[in-house]
Amino acid sequence: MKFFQSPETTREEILAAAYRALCTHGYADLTMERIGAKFDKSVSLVYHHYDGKDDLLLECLEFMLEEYRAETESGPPEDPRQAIEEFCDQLLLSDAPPEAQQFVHALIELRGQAPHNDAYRDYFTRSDRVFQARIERIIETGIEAGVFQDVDPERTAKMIQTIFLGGLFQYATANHDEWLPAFRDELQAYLERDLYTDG
Amino acid sequence: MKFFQSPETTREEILAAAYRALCTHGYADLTMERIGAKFDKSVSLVYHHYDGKDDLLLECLEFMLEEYRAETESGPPEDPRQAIEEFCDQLLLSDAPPEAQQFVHALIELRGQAPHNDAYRDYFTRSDRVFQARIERIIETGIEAGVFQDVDPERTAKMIQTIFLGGLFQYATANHDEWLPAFRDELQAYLERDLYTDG
DNA sequence: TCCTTTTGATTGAACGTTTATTCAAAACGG
DNA sequence: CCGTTTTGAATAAACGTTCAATCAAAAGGA
Repeated sequence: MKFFQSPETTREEILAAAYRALCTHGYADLTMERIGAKFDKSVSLVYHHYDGKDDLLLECLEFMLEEYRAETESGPPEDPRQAIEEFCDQLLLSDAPPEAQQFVHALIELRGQAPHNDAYRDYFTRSDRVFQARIERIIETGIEAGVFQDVDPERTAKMIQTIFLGGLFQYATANHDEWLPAFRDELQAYLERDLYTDG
Repeated sequence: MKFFQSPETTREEILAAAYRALCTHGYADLTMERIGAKFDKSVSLVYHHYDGKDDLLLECLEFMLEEYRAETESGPPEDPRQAIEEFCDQLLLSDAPPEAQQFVHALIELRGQAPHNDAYRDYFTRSDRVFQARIERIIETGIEAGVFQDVDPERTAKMIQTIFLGGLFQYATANHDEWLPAFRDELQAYLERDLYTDG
């Protein structure tokens, strides 16, 4: 992940280690020892910087969300249509590096903890809001520019996010061959039918 | 769950106990001890009937899927429109008993194991196929009866399933107030716009 | 029918492993 | 020399699983 390319403090090194261990082993098989193996300090040092395992992972997620927000919240997109397709492609690219796919898997696993874990549920509630806001802004800009139909931005953004999340979830948790391209087509068809002004 | 109302063998009693423990504690906090607490035999008996914890849970899921299949695979639905809305309502009912909601949570948690657990991934791949087939048949019947547009049943069924799964996932893993009714509206709007022949 | 043998169900205690976390002490930097 | 960083070893609890022993009922034999 671009976010962790150049950690500048020990705290960030630990976050990067947590991220890498998460991608490698997944959440279920993630141990402090494995996190420690991903950087060159000892395991117990983690406890000097973070309150514990869950705290560390949450801060790791928070860090990435903050980076994403800073990147995207700057201004309205220039080309709304391109922006929304970029948003979708971001996690859906079939030629994405394996690390990205593993991260998607890990994200799904993490989110799978949310039903019984308030901290995780709070986090994903917040992250949903960030993405919702991002999509809404793109849609609003697109409507103003006349390239999108005059839909309700909030509702449409919600729908896109739901479709998107459902796609990721299904993709990460089942073995459907050739599912990714089929899903991209489906998503594309939805956008063209229900959002774009021309075919 | 109706499936476990009248367990007839010890094996089924154990499945019922696993189901109840799953609903009560969620997957992450599910222990053999807690499963044992949900029926009147001892914990170690489970190992006489099943290979272990994961085996037990998988067999529990399998049992429920088989019941569902037997229930729905009998014949084509009489009223396709009603059938598809019943399908959607089945898990989405806001006035559903709390147990059903907890089961949805548990299902999401379980499915969250799939990215790194082949047995779970195989199971959910299979269960997706069952639901896919169910929706496809409803759509085919609806097209023949002229109450549905002439869509591609496979693609449309996939889309509905994706939207549905995304909805459940979001619902179970985030705190969005009033989300359920909003989602039902959204789903309804999708069906009316892209599937039903009249408004 | 009565005794013996076998089978399957059931239990409670124990084992061994894994894992997050703590802590006292060493190393380090200014 | 003092505060911070870092370490390795120790701790303590939790948990899945095993196993030898018991028990009831069925099967078998005479």
